[in-house]
Amino acid sequence: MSTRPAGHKAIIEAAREEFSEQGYGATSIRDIAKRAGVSLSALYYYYKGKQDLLVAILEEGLDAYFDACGTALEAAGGDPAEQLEALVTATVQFRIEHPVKSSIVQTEGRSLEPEHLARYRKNEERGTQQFREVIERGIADGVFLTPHPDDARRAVIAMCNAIAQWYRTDGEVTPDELVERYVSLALTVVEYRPRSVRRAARG
Amino acid sequence: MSTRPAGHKAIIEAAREEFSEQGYGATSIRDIAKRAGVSLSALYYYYKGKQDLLVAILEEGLDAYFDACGTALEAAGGDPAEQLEALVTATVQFRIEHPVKSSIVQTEGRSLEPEHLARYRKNEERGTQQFREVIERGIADGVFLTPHPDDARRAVIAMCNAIAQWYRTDGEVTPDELVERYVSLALTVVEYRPRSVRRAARG
DNA sequence: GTCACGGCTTAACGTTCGTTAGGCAGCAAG
DNA sequence: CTTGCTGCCTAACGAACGTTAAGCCGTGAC
Repeated sequence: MSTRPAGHKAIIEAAREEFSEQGYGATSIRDIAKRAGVSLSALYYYYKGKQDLLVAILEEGLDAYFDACGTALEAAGGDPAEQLEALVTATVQFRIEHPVKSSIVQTEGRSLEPEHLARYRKNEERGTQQFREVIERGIADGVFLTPHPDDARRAVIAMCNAIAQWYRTDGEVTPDELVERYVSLALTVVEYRPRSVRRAARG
Repeated sequence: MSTRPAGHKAIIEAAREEFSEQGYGATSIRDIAKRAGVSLSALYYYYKGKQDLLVAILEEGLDAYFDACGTALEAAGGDPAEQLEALVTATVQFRIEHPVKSSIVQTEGRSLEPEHLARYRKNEERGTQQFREVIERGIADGVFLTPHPDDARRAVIAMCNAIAQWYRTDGEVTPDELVERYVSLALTVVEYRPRSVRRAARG
């Protein structure tokens, strides 16, 4: 229980990659087993079945992301702009570092059977809720001027999430640069105007 | 040939909806046939097989979107801001009016077999190219001030595309309102500063 | 009247699917 | 030395899959 057997990790990672590349429905457990280098019934030693494996992967994916967000939020100050910066930074970094986890969480929720779907969607909602609260507080504080907080929130989340689909580590832009750009973009989208500058002629 | 038989349309629409809801891999042609109200082999009268049906749906989806973009661009003036407005308007409207087509085009490209995939990805690229050209020209003209046109482009496209996944016609916001908000958001993202206002103290 | 053709149908094909039954090697404890 | 558990394995099950073969039923042409 302390140290996980090698086969277990191989199975989850193989499943993640197959689900991510082909989708849950198009992936057979034989594909997964072959990729993991085990027999197809090794899978049933760790999970009740294919669906159970998907549930575990989705749950872990969401948890890992929320952990990253939580850590970032704690490290940030109470200022809404700083908190939005923390959330965007955590999200961009997570999409860069875990594109496979990210893409599964983003696309394979629909593959859940009804009994798991409701709970998952509710859990997923915590992600948007984090952004919603920060943006609302920024508006209440008068530092975010956007007249449409819901659209701004969806725009910020959508642009961050999309990173998982196009970013390649061998590209030109470094993760740190990308984080900086997206933080800047997000603050632009919510129309951030710092208090200290608001009295000056131009922002 | 002039007027299509009812069965054909029923089959494409049923396939679109099934592919959109469950994904290509998880959809059986028996599901499609049942939804269309025909037998499963009626499908083979119009298409060579399941993959051929997907190809037709994806191709039509892209074409319909590009047609909408082309029409909008022609109606717009030569000003980059007007052209970006036209592209965003066309995209938002298309995502609202055709969420099923949109979601398939966005997610089921990966279900294409290698022989069709390359051509499709190339065709898909025309969409981003349209935005790229308009934004680059706005920068050249000095009216879009964003220092990172690629990130701005991806942000605009991502936020528009996401609409297909959350917008419901029975919601509070009307399509026209949404178009207006997203045009405004897009111009914010590219940091649009009209010439006539640039000389004034504030934007 | 029959002929051809478009628009389907039912029935079956071999394959692959998710899942299960049962067994076997290694190791640690008694 | 055996007992029991962990971590797999091979073999097989029935169900569902994509695809095909063969045929039927209208309608319009001759």
